[in-house]
Amino acid sequence: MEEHENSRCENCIIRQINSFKALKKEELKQMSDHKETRKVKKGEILFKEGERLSGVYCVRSGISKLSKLSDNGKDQIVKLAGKGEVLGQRSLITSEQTNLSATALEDMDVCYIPKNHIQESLMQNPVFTNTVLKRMASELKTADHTIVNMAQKSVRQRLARGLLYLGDSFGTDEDGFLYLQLSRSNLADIVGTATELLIRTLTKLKKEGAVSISGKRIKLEDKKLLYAIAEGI
Amino acid sequence: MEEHENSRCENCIIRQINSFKALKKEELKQMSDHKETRKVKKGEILFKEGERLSGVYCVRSGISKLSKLSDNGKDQIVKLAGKGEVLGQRSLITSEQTNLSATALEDMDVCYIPKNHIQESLMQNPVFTNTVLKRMASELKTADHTIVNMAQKSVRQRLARGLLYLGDSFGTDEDGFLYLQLSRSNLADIVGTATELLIRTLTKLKKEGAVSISGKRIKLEDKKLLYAIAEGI
DNA sequence: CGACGGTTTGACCAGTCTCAAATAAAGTGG
DNA sequence: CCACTTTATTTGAGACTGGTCAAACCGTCG
Repeated sequence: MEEHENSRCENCIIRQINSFKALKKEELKQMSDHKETRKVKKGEILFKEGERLSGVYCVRSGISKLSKLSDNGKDQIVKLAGKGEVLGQRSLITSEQTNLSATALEDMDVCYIPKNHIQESLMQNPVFTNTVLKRMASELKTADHTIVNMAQKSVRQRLARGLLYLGDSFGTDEDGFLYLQLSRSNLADIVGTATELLIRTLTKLKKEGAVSISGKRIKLEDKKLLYAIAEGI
Repeated sequence: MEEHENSRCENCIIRQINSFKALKKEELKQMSDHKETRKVKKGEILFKEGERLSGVYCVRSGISKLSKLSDNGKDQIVKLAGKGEVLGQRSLITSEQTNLSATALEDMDVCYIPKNHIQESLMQNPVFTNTVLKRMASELKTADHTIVNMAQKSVRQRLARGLLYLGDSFGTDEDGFLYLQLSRSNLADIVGTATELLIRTLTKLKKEGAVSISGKRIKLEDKKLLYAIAEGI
């Protein structure tokens, strides 16, 4: 029985945009033979903080949030991961439990890749290891940046930055609305505040003409203004 | 003229506690021949955010803060680096400017290692690369944790955690006082708050018997209590 | 229709920031 | 070593931001 082109890692377009592009043909072949494709529905959990993973997830389509529960019971979204991102890689590298939970914000297609393939390539393919290292170093940089934002900036500033980030990372639909439609509470969990305050702050931005809102959908009307707000008027 | 044992990387004890332990004898020899030892006085800056480094610093003694300036003009300390830490590695890996500034909090002895040695080893010694990768992954985990703390916890909670961190990382002197004596404003920059509020919060902790204070020196009197406070009473 | 979950609004309180001024400590030059 | 300058710490008061609770609202789905 013939496999479809798409289902082979060697032919997967996703590979072009993540560290897997550094893998050799032989490694990809191995990987492809043992991977499992999986569909994840919006709201489903890929893994929970504290779990031990036996592999990683490569996102083919859809968007997932990576979040961590604080002692006070609130979720903080640390990162959004879309097409091409590899989930679970960090904890695999340190052989620890995951420190974040991954939840689908949209229906997703992912590939599950058993960890031994990744680990072998890490040991034997220096180019791959270097690519992963670069990626990790780059994530660390943005994490440091986020720390400063969280510690030093107001909710208003963080919201402005968050909206710009959503626009840059996931784009807009034909009408200019943010492609990714987050619930208010998810948006609050990105900004790191309570839902109520998020709503009030968003409303202010609307009154000032920085954004417009239609139901769940948000449009960035004045990016310059948002940038100015984010940097602290 | 004979070199002292200590001045050779091959014999350096520091190496045992960082990624350089994964280097081969030959690499260490090369590195040692080209390194420069340097003394840095308290308050001096090793490098500033935005600079391009042509090497990394390996800390032999003393403690440095890694901080980032926010748009509002305030410094946020992202990390403290003591004996064995390698500064500037992240930006070297991504070939970018540094995203943090490094400032000595005490007199320091550091070794400056030109970047080409590190880069060569990253390309040619997979064990070394893997060690660096593990370290970076582990830093990313703590960074994620810090993000959540900054976003979700009160100044009181963050201070409690910060004090415990100082105790764990740098220990105490014979009287039980924190070894690292930070200025109030440095402490505030770790916690991510204004100096005034930091002082008030610290005073409260003292009244509650969690810490005692003598001048600049701080003693953790009741760690259990501090833990409880950090997790959110 | 009624129940449900997510959204919005109001009111209120607690937490945090800022400015200014008083005090203490640390340097500096004679 | 002292007198003086500068820097760090502490305290107070007031304004502002952000968090919480409760209730109203709305759209969806069974």
